Amino acid sequence: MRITNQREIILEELRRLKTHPTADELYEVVKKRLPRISIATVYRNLERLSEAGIIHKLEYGGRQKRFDGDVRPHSHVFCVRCGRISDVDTVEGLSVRAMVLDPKGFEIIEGSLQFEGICPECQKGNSLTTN
Amino acid sequence: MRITNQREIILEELRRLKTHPTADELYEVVKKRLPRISIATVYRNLERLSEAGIIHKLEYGGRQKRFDGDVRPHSHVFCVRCGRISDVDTVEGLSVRAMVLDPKGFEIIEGSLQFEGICPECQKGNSLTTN
DNA sequence: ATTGGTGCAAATGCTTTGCATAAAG
DNA sequence: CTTTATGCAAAGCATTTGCACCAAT
Repeated sequence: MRITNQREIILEELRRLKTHPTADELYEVVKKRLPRISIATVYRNLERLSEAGIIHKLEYGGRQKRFDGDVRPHSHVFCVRCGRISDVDTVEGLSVRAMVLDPKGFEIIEGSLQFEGICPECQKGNSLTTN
Repeated sequence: MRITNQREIILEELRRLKTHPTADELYEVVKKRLPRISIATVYRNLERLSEAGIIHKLEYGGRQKRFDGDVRPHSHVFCVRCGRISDVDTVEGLSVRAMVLDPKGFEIIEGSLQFEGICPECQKGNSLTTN
């Protein structure tokens, strides 16, 4: 994978943000450093980087995909009002995979815990401002 | 919520299918009984029924949402190749919610286990036929 | 009679793609 | 020099919406 300026900066900004941004949120941030970058480049790089396992693609909520520069195993909470995603700390050492009794013929790759909830902002009634 | 013919049949067919169909898959099935039904009606009803908690909207990976007529708590595996979803049996009595150490200010509504894997069909190399 | 639901077509919004040009190795 | 990536605009696809008509209560 060729190291381009765009690719480097996209990765750098994604790793810096702890907000699990959507492609267009990241595009807005990256544009400050590379004003002529295209949203297509952002999408293509996010795809490429997640295929390579360098970042993670988060596909909760059925709406916009979100991306995470932190690939260490950890759980997320998804806000059902605004779609925001946050990391959650959970009890350590749990082997989620070991909890499967019958995989119904599937070859299990991985298991994770996920949570749904209402984020601090939306609890304050700010959901519309960030939706 | 008014009981219309369309609504009844959509619910009936969703409950009958154990495949966690997408809106358009369900549309195809329902159309056999109601040839003049619109895809918009299917979408609107699936939305209404899931808001009411009568069915579940599954928003795992991939583009299309899937729906589940079985609202009892259970876990799913998601096929990373074709998007198929299957139920998985897991160890009983686990309180996923209790595993949260720090909810980061979120009001947690629910937690679940989810798995990713490769379904029996895709293991046989049939992924393209069902993607 | 009133309210909510439906069918149709058009619109929306996120994401992907074709293509000519530019940059990396 | 060859290959891969970029920018732009257009296309794609799932989903939603406006509106006139219809059906359930």
